[in-house]
Amino acid sequence: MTNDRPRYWLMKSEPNAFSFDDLLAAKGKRTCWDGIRNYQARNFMRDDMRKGDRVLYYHSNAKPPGVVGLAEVVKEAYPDHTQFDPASHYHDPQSDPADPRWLMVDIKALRKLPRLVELDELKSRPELSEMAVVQRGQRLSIQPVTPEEWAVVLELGGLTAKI
DNA sequence: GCCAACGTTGGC
DNA sequence: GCCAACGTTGGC
Repeated sequence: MTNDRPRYWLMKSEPNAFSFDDLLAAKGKRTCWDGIRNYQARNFMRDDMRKGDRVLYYHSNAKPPGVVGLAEVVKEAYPDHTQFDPASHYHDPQSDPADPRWLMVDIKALRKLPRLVELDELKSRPELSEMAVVQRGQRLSIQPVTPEEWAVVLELGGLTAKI
């Protein structure tokens, strides 16, 4: 059977909130990806993200913004606990505990790229012109990536071996 | 810090 | 169901 769901992703994080180095320093080099409050991003996690999928870890609101490392999905979508925590910035009083509105996945760091692939560099590559992250006004924090795009970004990042 | 682009909300 | 107002994202 064909199965054309995406297997590669780009996930944005602001490095002053949670950087790739923070992920590397985390216990087991893994973390839960809480705080996603966008339906399209949630649906990607719920419907398409599977264990073993690979992730480009992108630093947004950074100087410069760009892809800094690689990660993998280690736990598939499950309820994001922060939506029920009144003290959390991500609290959502409208979410029903019996039917949680917001989900998260767990990801684990694979490795840092030998060199940062800056947004400007992504934009300069014709092969990457369809990537969501280079589109003007694209704010989606979880985006599918094609195998071809994945390979190009890794090469730009200084990795020769296939990951 | 600015602001364009976008998603969400809520009045009607 | 339209759409103006609002809040957020994220590059610059």
